Amino acid sequence: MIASEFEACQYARNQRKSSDVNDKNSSKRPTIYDLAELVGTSPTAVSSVLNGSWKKRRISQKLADKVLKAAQENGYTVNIQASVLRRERSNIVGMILPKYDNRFFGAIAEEFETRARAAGLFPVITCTQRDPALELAAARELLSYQVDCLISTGATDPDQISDLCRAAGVKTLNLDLPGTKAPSILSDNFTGARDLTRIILDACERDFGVVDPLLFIGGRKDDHNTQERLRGFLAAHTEREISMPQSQIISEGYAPEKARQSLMAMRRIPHGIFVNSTITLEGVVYWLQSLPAERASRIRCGTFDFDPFGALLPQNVGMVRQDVQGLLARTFEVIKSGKDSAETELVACHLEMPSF
Amino acid sequence: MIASEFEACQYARNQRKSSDVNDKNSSKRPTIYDLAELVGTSPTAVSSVLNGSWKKRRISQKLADKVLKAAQENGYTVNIQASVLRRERSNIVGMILPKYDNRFFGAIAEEFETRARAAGLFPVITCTQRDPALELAAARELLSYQVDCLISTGATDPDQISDLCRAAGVKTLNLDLPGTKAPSILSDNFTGARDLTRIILDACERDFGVVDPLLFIGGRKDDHNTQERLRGFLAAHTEREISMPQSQIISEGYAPEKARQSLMAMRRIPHGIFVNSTITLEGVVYWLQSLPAERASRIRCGTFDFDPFGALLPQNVGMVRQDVQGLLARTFEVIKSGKDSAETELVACHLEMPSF
DNA sequence: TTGAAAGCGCTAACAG
DNA sequence: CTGTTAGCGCTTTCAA
Repeated sequence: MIASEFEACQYARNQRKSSDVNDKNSSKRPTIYDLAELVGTSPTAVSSVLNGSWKKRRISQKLADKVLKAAQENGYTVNIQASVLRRERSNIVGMILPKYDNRFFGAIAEEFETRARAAGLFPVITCTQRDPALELAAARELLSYQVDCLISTGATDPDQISDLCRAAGVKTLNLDLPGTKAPSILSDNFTGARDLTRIILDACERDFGVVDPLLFIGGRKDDHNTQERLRGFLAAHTEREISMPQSQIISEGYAPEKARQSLMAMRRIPHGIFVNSTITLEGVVYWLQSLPAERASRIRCGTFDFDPFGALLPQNVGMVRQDVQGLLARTFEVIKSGKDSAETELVACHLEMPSF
Repeated sequence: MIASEFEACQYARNQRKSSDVNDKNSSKRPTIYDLAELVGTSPTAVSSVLNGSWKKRRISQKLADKVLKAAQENGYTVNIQASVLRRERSNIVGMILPKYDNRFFGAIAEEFETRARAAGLFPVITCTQRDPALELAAARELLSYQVDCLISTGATDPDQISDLCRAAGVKTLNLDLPGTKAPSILSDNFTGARDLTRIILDACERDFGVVDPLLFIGGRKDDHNTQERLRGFLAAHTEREISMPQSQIISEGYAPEKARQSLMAMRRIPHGIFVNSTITLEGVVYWLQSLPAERASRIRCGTFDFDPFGALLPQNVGMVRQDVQGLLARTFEVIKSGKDSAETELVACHLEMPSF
């Protein structure tokens, strides 16, 4: 572009701008060009003052003040789209998340935002409703927003998302559910479940003198986390040489009503119950209420996942609370380290005992 | 820019691109220029095929197919930043939200995303932790992402955010908490609370034969929604000519422990309790457990807000569930209508009665 | 039915 | 200490 033509562009700009000045209600937002003209300096100077790179450019305090003042007065906000387009990095970090409407994922979302902001990144979360097609579409969409990094939380097929990211040259990481093509960070479901099972077995022996196998209820057998918890559940029985009949393992989904029906249908009521989620616990509580008070008092249960109301149940002997802070601390450490080997890392759970 | 110089630009591009072709692992993502060269057509044609405007341009099916195929094979994703920069609209709709970690706000977040997507918009939610400074900063940040519309949910000072949006020429709307400078949509807290109070009063009269004033617990007196609920609570008493002593209204925040302590400190235990949130309900349940069973059974309570475990409490006679779907349906209708008068619109709540 | 050219607002490289 | 210039990837006239 030759000089005279650049001037022509500037002229066009000025035409637009000066008409805007007359018309305060114009929806046009001021740009660095507008501020530059107002202050009588160049767009570069304005830009560097506004984005903090002006110390490096050793711009005079006086000019900086004038620019800042003009920006303030005119309600200037940077156009990040333009800025991202020009820079190589967006500083956006994306996350896909199955649900918000759930204590565990809700806490993950908050912790993710807090830590992203603390790291100077802009967090964008997309909720994918456990729908594999939506997960993929959302991942693509976040990539088109030029995210620097994408976290798949509880994704149905994390590897497919890892592939998308790899193709786009974007860092990625699996949270809560492991994949084989990116680093994975998840709770130590096995140990948590084993410890919880021990607690329930202890309580049954202490309170009722029985050493029967517990009932495992909730979850889906094809779900990685349920499998791990079941493994811990079985390990705690094996170490005490308690044999486990298949009929004591009910994994027909998380739905409360399903759990209640299964419990109602049992010919022999168990003393100890391992509940695989707080959602399932709702069904268990519903069922407990249908029992005679005396019988209900002769039950002990523990739940994998935490809920404050669940913790207050008289039958409750413990809840496993996943360490959301720990999970996200590790997540951001891995992001920062730039590591991208597909290793799985486990974060220990907390066992919360009743406090009354 | 004169022709020869444009060619020079193209040449530079080609240099870069052809080196990328040799080096498949390059982190450079293909652009419409790359695809255009691959297919042997112009960037314009590629763009219009890819963004669906090609019917209008009457591009041949053959060319379209070639372009689509090339895009597929090269893992092309549009750069939205560039696209938004060029277009006048971003199709991004932003929301600031106090918390995710809460059934009500979690449900709002999900419903918001679902409806935004259905309307062809990209939803971005930012969680502001009930921090006024963060609310403002987040609003500014969303504006810098060129959102077409910004929804302030439960914001401390919605009017300040409305001002920011007005300055940027961006549509805005208050949800859950009203402001005076933008349309506001919120639950009908007054009616919901009045109806719930009636239910609790009825239960106390029916079950215990008493017509004493209820206890109101939870919330903050300076909170708009608490004020409205209190108004409904009082109205239900007034219509039955039950006078209300100040000591029966305890609004010292939502914290469970605070509620428990207040209840412990009461010299006379009430029969009926209006609980102002599920958070407060936790404290009430904790307190109930410290009571002798017989005494606990002689209490009836109702809660404003829904929790499935709360609904299963034997003392529970009703919970008010805010109509999240309704709130967001209206929100998107208002957005679509383009209306921006600062009217407040109320959405009725559901009263959920125990089902056992 | 297609392509050339300009420019959205910003930043980095370079030139003074 | 400050300014000029090019160009990020896209869409939108305008011209053919």
